[in-house]
Amino acid sequence: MPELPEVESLRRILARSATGLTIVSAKVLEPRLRRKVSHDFEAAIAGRRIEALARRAKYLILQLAGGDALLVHLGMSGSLTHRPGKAGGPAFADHDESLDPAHDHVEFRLDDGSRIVYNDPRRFGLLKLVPAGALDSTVELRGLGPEPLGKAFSAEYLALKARGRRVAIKNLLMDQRIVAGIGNIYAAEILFRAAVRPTRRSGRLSRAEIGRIAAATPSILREAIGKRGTTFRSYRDSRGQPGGFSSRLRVYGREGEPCYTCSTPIRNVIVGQRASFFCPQCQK
DNA sequence: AAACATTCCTGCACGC
DNA sequence: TGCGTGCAGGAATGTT
Repeated sequence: MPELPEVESLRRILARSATGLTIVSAKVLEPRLRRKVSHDFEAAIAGRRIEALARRAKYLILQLAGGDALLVHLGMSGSLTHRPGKAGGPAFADHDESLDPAHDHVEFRLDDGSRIVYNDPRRFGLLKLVPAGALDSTVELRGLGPEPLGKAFSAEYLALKARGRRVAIKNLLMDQRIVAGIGNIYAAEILFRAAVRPTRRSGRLSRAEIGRIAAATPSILREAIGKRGTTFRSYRDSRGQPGGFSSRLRVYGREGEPCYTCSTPIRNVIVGQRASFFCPQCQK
């Protein structure tokens, strides 16, 4: 569940369920993620209280007592689930249907008997403890563009970044240095709403087209957050619930199916090695 | 069984 | 020639 709306949904859920709880202990079952989880991770995490939940781009940030932050990225296939403790039974009684022991890589036991589990079949994700004050300068977050839901992301900004660029607009939107948090699904949906083909060269777009893209971006993302993100296949949020935005997708994954607006079959072309869905009638 | 929601790295082409 | 930048391509990996 990796793009911005999914991470933001996760942040909101965890903010309600986990803020104020203390991580009694952490257990790393499989350290080989995108980068190896450091060997002192367990000791460094133990005893920390979760003060707040934040997000930057597709990164979830657990603000810990003392100012350090736990940076979490879900990669392609990661999930973070908060599982209640079993009343009356051992906290780790494993009859939970949602349990996936083969890919549960890190477990955090909390002081109310619940636990937060990081699961990631493809192990492209990341868990990293960042010292207080070093968050903005850490390699993962340094160099990220503005948040698409913030004031800094505007038509003027996008026009500035698109000027003279030959890259396809879809690749520009997915470039985390330009704007943070947009991936393949939402780039496709944003461009459909903006009526611009994903293959268009960024520098060739009119001011009106740039304006529509800049307007569609927060609009699509907010709508997806409201639906708790998009669920593909077996993906679930931190309470095990599927996201509700899948049924709202206008083009993503709909190759050959009729456009909801004009009935023209949706097409799929490869742009920058990624599937790119669009309506050839509605998007120019 | 080909496709895949992620990031990161390499190497080529081009311009100054 | 040398350097920086833009861009394409591929790798990492397991599931469906």
